[in-house]
Amino acid sequence: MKLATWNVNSLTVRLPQVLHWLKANPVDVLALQELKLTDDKFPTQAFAQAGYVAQCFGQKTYNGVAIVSRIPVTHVVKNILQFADDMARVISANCPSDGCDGAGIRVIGAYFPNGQEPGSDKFEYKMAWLQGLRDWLRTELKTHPHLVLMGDFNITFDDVDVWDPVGMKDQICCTDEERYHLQALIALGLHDAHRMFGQPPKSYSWWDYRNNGFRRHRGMRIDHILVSNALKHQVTRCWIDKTPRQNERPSDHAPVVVELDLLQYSDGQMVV
DNA sequence: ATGACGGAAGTTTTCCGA
Repeated sequence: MKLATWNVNSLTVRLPQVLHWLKANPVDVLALQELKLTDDKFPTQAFAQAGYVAQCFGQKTYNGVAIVSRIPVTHVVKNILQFADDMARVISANCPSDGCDGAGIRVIGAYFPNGQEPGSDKFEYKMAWLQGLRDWLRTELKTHPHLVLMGDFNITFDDVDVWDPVGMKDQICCTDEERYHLQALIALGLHDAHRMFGQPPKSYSWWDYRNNGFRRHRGMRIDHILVSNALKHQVTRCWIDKTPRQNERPSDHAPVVVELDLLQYSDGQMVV
């Protein structure tokens, strides 16, 4: 089973690229962020022709997330329970790995707040949102031990994830406060799939449009796929696909992909 | 250089992203 996450920075603009990418990379589940469209504008038909169904949690102009899958998902939840938020940032669903009934995995696709600048109102919102996410995830992990949290986290784990850690020190996505919250998510029993494997140097998932950031390898790794304890030993591969960043009119983010071997046993239980 | 590049709203300029 393959799952991927991609911040597309406007699905309206990027739809042809997403469909092209899915054809070359027929993943089972794709979490999309920054759709920048309302549910009624979601291109359901185009995805259906590509063999995918979608659950959309859209919003006008900003944010907006979706889960696109080959097999329909169930038990869809939008945003963080018990955290009041007027922005469309999170969508969760049960994703079967095949057509069988029963066990699958819980997938959460998320677009974390940017935060703009430490000390700003938006940064305070980001901190409150991260706390709300963690409180909710603690119980979600008990209900759904086989869980994947993926999306645009807008947080780097450490300086390896940053092209210029000196210049970016204490800047947004790189502050100790944000990284503390990210580690607190890890402490709930999640694992960064990317770091389970040897990765190329300068493995980034986002590059600034300005100053030829991509061509000069000036980026950050802020898009992540975290897997729960019960799925840890099923992760067989994880990679960042930089090829769409070389398209004309690309998103500033690249897709991140994870491969799970779900025909294995985990903690004595069949995962499927 | 409170900038650049790109998207959205919507009309000429501003907000936002990271």
